Amino acid sequence: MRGRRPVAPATIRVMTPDSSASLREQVRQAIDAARQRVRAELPAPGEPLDVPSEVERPADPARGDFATTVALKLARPLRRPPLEIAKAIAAQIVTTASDPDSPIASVEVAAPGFLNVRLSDRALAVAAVRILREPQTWGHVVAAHPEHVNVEFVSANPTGPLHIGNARGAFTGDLLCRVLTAAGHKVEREYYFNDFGSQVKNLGASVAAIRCKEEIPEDGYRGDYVYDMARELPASVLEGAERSGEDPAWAIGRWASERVRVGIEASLEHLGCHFDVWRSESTLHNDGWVGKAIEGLRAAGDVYEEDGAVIFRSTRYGDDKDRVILRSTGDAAPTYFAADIGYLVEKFSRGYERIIFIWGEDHHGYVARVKAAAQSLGFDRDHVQMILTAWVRFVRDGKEVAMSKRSGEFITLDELLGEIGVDAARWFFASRAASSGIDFDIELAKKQSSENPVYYVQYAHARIASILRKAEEAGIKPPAGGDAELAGMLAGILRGAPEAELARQIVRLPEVVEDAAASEETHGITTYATELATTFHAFYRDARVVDPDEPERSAARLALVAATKTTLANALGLLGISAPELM
RNA sequence: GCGCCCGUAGCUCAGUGGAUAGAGCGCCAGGUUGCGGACCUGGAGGUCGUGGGUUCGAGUCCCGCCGGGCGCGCCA
Repeated sequence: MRGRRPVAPATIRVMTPDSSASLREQVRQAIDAARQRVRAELPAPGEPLDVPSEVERPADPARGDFATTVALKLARPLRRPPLEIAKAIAAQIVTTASDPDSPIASVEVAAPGFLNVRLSDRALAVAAVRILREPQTWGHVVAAHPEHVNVEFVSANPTGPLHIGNARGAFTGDLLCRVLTAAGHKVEREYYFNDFGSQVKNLGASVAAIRCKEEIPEDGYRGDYVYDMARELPASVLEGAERSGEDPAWAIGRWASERVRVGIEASLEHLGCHFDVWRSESTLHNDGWVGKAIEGLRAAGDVYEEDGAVIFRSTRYGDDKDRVILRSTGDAAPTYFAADIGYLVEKFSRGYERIIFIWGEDHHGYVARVKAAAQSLGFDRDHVQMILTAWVRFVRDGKEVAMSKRSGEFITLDELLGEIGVDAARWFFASRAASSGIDFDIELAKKQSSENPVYYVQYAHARIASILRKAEEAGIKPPAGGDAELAGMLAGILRGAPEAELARQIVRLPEVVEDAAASEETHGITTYATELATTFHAFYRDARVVDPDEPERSAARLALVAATKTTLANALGLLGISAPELM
């Protein structure tokens, strides 16, 4: 389609203010439009021009609000000096000089071919007004391609309470869901648990043994919670188990594991991790999904038998060995992997466009086979995605904390959060890439808690809340009037350096959300929140908000500070962290 | 042995092929008769594990090596 002639209207209204797009996106579109217009004068000799107009924040803010390297990247295909290309594009960018509605105040060309763009005060003011008018949705963006996404995480077996090893998966999954939602996707959070395997029976046998004052089996469970359950086991469960004729360990195990599951759900809710769907392995078998999946693989011609086992030819789709799905033992029981394939079919039947798993990195060997199954079944393997979280070494006083559910030697998630607090823990995990292995020193986390950056950010929020209270006492009210009037007042104070810097910082939130969703990482949000808090604290030092001698300027600054408060609160909200009015 | 992840400031970690590699903590030196000092300003501290390569440009991409983690079950 390279022959298509670009339609170049005499004037392009680049700022038909699309409030759902970040300012960065508006600038990107303006640069795209300018590129369209220079195409005629700079024909491409041959190579395709699939160079996207990437717009970023320059490392040095003195260079401007945004920068692009498109001219550098176009130099090769156009066979022109990058500086020449940059000048041509710059000449075509619509600025406020030619169109007052443009968000761009000026464009500068810098060697060897950078384009530096400066926003107009009016664009900043308009964005600030939007924050004040629609605080709840500030930071939310509209996805270019909205998707219905399923995210499955934690999925620890209900044989014991969550321990600190489950923390990373819980927070990583929850944070991803929050970010994807803010980025315009429809997200469902799911927990998968095994109510089927022999461990459930082992749990039941352990409870029964304690109840009957017998020795706990070798492969049983012996944490405090097991003793609690033995004490609280209702007689009706025991009697029902005996009546049914099956091994009472099963019935007791089902009772115990459901009880544990309820406790897990409560712990997760306490962490701010809510799940929409709880799916058990037995429903996959009972509702025929596992059988359906195996049929599907068979229909694709990807199944064979060997030594009495039924095997999926996953090597056909890039796995390094084929995988057994039905065991060679007499009952031909499906493997755990077979259940997972059934689960995949069941999930796709619910209409998701993307299925995400949050796994510990020890499961990375599993990625290839699940994707292979998806492909064999006719799904797009790229619609199945695994996010692997690296190992967390929990350390206390320099010594690694070992954990084992069976021995009962572990620190529960509830205990950890009791020590350091949900907000501090959330910040800790949110500020690190999922793929990086981290040390979590519990004593250090407690000791440093008052100097943790999360409190720095929360403090900025509380400080603003205090200013707003003070302003009310002093009788200073936010500016009245319509949007245009308010924008005009705000644009007026942006001539001041502290105000301009603060305004430039708050309008970044939608970009930060876009980046977090695209990279599926949240540390950009913690970094941003810290920077915004720093900028605010500097503003606080330099610009007095509540000043009865300057009522108009006070009112305008009040509006700016209120927008900052919303931005801080929403950034923290994306991380599931509270934004206190008082500390 | 094969595969995946990681190696950046004293510590914990960012860095989507671009401009002088950053932040927090810790350390050193300063700052408030005013809206919350849980704050602010400045400073010291780096052969980006290592050796090649690709590129106008490499912490970032490719290959080798060193070091650390994890995985390589008809377990779950």
